[in-house]
Amino acid sequence: MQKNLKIADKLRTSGLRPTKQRVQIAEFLFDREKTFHFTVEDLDKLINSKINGEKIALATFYNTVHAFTKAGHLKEILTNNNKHYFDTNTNSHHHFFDIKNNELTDIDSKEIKLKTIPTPPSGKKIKDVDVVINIENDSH
Amino acid sequence: MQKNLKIADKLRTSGLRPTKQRVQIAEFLFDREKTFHFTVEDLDKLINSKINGEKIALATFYNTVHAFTKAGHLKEILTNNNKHYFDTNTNSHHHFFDIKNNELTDIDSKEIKLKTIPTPPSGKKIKDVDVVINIENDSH
DNA sequence: ATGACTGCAAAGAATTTGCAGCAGA
DNA sequence: TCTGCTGCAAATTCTTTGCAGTCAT
Repeated sequence: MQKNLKIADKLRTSGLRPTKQRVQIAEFLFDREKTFHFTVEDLDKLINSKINGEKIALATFYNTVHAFTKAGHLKEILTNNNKHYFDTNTNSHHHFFDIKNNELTDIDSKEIKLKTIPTPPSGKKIKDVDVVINIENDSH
Repeated sequence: MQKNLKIADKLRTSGLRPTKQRVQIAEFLFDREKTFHFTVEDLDKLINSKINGEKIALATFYNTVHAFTKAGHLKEILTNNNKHYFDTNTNSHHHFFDIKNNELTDIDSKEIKLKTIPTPPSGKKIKDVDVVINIENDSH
């Protein structure tokens, strides 16, 4: 199976053992066109609902998602929603966050540019910049 | 007491009854020069440690902080830290976030300007824009 | 064989909820 | 008086942890 081999290699290259669960999760996450925003809870529901055999444990999703994030395959998104959202698009880009539905939408990095970037406190350097545009329904 | 009256008025104007607890919390939060970043837990510790009489219940801090936020006296800050941070500076401004220490620093709104602001999905309007510049120690 | 990984359950942390009693207006 | 607010404790939600057993290498 070519696909699995490719994913297995991707994992191995990042120092992650391609276990059954990780391959399954990686396939689900990375084998898609559009970027995908999710919480660990989402993943759990989405993946386990299509598995007939043995379900993957919730803790494994947490482990795996964190391992993928550390390896640079996922990016964590900030919201003021007190939940960990992840994004399969690790390129620099930003988000709309719909406050009502807790829904994230990508904004292409080309669409937002900072006119000036402030200098960080001394001894610190900028790691990255997150822009979140909170949106709500256009009505009172 | 002039100060309390002023605070009481501020609360009343926002449709909040100036109860003993709310006035006490509002005084602590708003009667200061610099902006102040905090979690509810911080508030609880800071305020209750200087009260000799009856302590304010934790749930009351949550209620009050949310009420203040809804009334526009506080602003919630984004982090990926699974905690709700609040800010007494409700003007448009942004933050450095020190990943290592979970430390927030204000950035004056003058220092950051977006060159372009993308149009939100139809039916939605922009509520506000949060920029977080993640910083880390400058070592190489 | 040997570490690393998984599953499970339990613990932990942060926040919310329900409701009786209290207190501003 | 009449609601809205507070305090308390219990409940919820999300995430992490500990450990025995399993699996990739």
